[in-house]
Amino acid sequence: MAIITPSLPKGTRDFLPQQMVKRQFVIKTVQEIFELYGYEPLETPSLEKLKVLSGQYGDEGEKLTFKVLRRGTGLEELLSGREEFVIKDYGQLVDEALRYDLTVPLSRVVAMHQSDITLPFKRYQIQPVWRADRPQKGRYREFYQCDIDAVGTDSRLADAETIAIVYSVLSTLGFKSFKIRINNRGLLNGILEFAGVEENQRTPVLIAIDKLDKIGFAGVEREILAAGLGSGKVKEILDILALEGPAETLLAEVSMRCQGVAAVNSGVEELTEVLKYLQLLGVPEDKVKLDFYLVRGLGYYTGLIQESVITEPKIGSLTGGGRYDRLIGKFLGRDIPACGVSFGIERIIDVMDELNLFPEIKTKTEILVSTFDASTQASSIAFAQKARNAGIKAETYFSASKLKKQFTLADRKHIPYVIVIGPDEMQQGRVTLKNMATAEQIGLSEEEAIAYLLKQRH
RNA sequence: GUGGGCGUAGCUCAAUGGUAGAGCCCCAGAUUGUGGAUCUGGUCGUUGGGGGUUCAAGUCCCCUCGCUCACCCCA
Repeated sequence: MAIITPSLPKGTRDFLPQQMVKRQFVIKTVQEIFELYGYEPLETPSLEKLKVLSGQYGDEGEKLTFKVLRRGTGLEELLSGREEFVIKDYGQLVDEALRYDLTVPLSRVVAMHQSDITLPFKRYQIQPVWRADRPQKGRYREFYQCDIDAVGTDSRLADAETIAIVYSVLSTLGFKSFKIRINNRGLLNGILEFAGVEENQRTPVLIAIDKLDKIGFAGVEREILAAGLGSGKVKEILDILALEGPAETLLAEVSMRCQGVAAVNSGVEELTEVLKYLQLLGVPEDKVKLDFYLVRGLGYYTGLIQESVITEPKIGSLTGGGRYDRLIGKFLGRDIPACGVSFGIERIIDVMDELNLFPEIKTKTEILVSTFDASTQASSIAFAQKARNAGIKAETYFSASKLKKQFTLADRKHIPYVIVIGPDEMQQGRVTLKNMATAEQIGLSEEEAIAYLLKQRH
C-alpha cells in the first residue's frame, strides 16, 4: 500500500499536548495581564483583502506576504483566452493574503466599525500570523503574535502603559536579564534633519543605524557613506548615537546639540513624559534603556518606539512596538492616533524553555481512574464523574486490563495520581489513591479522596 | 533573494567502496492488584528521490527534493 509521506509546510509546527501546556501557560499569563490594564479581546479573519495589506510593510514585507490565488470564476476569467502568463501578471492572480501582523487588521477594524467602537479603544489580540520567510532559529512561517494596542489617544501615558505591560509580562514569566529599549521616531528624524539628511535619503540611513549593535560604529559609518551622505553629516550623526549615560542626561545633551530643530525638541519632550509615567507605573529604571540607535523596521511608526531584548540566549527581540498615528488614516481618511506592542510569544516560549522557566507541569490531567475488571467498571466511571463534578480533571481507563498497563499509561502521560477501585475497594465503598511520584498509596472514602486531591493543588 | 552544513529504523547516531548496525523508544514476558530500575525475547529500513562510475555504492560523481544554520529582514 502506498502511503502518503507525512510532512509539514516549511516553517510550521504541530504543537503536541506537552508543548500546548506550556503555550497555554504563557498565553494565559499575558492575557491576564492585558486584562488587568483594561484591554479587551478581538479576533479577525486569517485572510485579508490584499489591497488592505499591501503597501503597509515596505518592500520586504510585501515579498514576505503569503498571497492567495484567485479562485473559481475569477481565476477562470483571468486565464481564459491566454496561452501563457508572464512574471508581470502575478499580481493579478492573487486578491487575498494571510495576515502579516495584527496591527493592520486592527486599523481596518477601527475604520470599519466606528459606530461600535468607543475610543480610546484598547484591545488585545492573540492569533497566528504568516510570513513567507526562510525559517531559522526562532523564526517561523506561521507564528502567534500577542498584540495590545490603544487606539484613539495620543497620551504618552498610553505609550508608557505598553512598556509597563511588557515589563510586567516578562518579569511575571520569570525573565531576569531583559532590557526594554526605547526611542522616538520623531527624534530620530529630527537628528537626521539636524545633520542635513534629505527626506529621501533617510530610510537607508535609518536601516544602517539600526544595525549598530551588530556591525559597530565603523560598519554603520560605512553603510551611511554608501547611502551617499557626506562624511561631515555622518560624523554628526555618529557623535549623537555614541552618547552614553542615564536617559535624562542623554535627552538634555541631544536637545542642546540640536537646538532649533522642532522634531528633536518634541521627541525629547515625549520621551521625558514617558519616562515620568514609567516611574509612576513602577517600572524599574534599570530595565528601560534609551537607545538613540533603535529604529525598528516597520514603516508606520511615528513616535515612541520600543523593543525588549535579553542578553542570553541571543535570539533577537522578544517584544516590539511603538506609536503609529497615521496608519489608521489610510483606511479612514482622517488620522486616529494609536500605539501598541507585539509580544513574540514563540520566541518567549523558546527562550523560557532554554532558561528552564516553565513550571514542571506536563499534563493538566490530575487523575487516572483505573478499570479493574468488568464488574468494577461501573464504580470507576461513577467515581470519575464525581471527581469531574468537583472540578478534578480525570481520565478513565477505557477498558478493563492489567493494572500494570494502566499504571504505565499514567506514568507515560505524567498523570500524578491513579485511583484503583478493585473488588476489595468496591465492597468497602472506598478507593485506593496512589501518588505516582512518591509511590505512596492510601485507602480513602470517595469523598475523602476528592477532598484530598483538591487539597493537593495547594 | 544569497551563502554554508546535513539527509541511514519512530528518535539520536554508527558502518577503510565489500553481508545495513547500536542505543533509546515501542511490544511481550520474567511479575495473574501496581508504573519508573534490571534481565530475556521480539517488531522496526525502498540508506530522501533519480541517474551515472564500478565486479560491487549508504560510501565516489551529477541532478533533484527536503531539513537546518547564517546573511538580508524580522517576532
